Amino acid sequence: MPPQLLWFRRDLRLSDHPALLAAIEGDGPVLPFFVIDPKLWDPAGPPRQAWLIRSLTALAQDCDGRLVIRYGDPVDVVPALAAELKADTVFATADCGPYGRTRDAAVADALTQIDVRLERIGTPYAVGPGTVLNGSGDPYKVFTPFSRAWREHGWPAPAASLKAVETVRWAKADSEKLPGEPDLGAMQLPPAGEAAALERWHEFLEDDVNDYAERRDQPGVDGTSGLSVHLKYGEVHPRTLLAGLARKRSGGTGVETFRGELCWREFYADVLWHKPASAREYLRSEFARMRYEPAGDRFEAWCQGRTGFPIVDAGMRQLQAEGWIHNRVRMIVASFLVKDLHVEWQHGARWFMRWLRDGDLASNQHGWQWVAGSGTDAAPYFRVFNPITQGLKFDPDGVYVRRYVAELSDLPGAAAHEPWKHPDGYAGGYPERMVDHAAERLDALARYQEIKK
DNA sequence: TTTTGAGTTGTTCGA
DNA sequence: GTCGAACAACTCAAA
Repeated sequence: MPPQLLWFRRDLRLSDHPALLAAIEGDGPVLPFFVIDPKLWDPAGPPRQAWLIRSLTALAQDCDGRLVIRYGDPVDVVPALAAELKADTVFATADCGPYGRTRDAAVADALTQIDVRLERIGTPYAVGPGTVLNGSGDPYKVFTPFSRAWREHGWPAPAASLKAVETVRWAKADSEKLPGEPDLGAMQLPPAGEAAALERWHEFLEDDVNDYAERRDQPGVDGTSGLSVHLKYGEVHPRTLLAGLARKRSGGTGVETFRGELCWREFYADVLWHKPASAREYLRSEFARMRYEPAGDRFEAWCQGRTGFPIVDAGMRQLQAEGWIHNRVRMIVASFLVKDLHVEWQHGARWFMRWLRDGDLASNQHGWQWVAGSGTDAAPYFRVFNPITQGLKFDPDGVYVRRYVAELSDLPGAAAHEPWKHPDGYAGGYPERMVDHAAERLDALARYQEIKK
């Protein structure tokens, strides 16, 4: 009996997995496989490469060691594997990103040549991108109306428990070895894989969601869910999370706030679905006409956390230390690059994608476009983050800054945000501010004026 | 078709 | 220190 092929991509779990359930329904055993595709592997930085290896290692164990690894262009590799095993169907969760859609169309074509079907079942989202439309049948371009329609549309219950699929008969085939882990230096990553994702989720749902609304915006506090990276690799599906939230009786505003964050993830995936080019180009095309500065030495100083603005430098150093930045600080550092240094958002977005372990194309690119003012719900032109007041407001005791900027570790309390006001502010060798924020803010506003119609 | 209300996350200035 | 107003004009969603 030939096996049913199950092609894992960004759905590295066994529970709540409709494509897996569909594969089980066939008569044969299930052969799980993953293709290391150089087009995705090469541009990923060390954190994402390491995470993928660890997550695949965990998945392989959950598949009784039968996960098959192959290398190369899926257009060649997948048909070759299907032919090798005489399979007639390849099951997969649909990929909604620009590259994935194009790749899957090409793979489906190649499979058709040898009489094999590619069955795309389910998506990485509670509501598939392209599903929520406004009264005119067009996609939403503003978050709030989208979120109302998204909630009204609703989503299915989780597909099946892990327990229900423990009886899967896994097929066997030759596998190549996983790549070696890249050098992470001192970087520590949280545990990867489905079991770790579910453990983190249950802990968050039990304890942390109650204070989520108040604590999520303070970078010095451990108040976020930490689930973004698990969602990125599909170690847990948002359906599972939404069902858990719905069962929570006394979650207060935290439940609602967290549901809103999941909705943002779906909204940006929807925007990217309708406008794949927005992964690279300005969603509002007039922004391409704005005056920008080349990404030279100043961009390099931003990347390495040497701008002289404490919370900006703390964020950029956290990125390389942990492969992650707190969401509030992502906005602050992004605003600084675009509006104080006048560098195009794409440069920052690329650096983020290289170093973020949770780097998700839709959320990352559209978060950047939002800050730049060129995206959906564009920030009003006058909304320029002040890195100093943001630091004082959201990290009032300077805990976050001192944690990541060693040169400021001896400054007490809020003084860490304003070393220029402290007699020993530069005793640790911290760099001077590279720009005058007030002047750059006015410059940014002037540049916006120039592209107005 | 026209109209109306609303739009994640801010900052600064002056009273 | 605290507070409210001003900061423009535009696009979008829905009635």
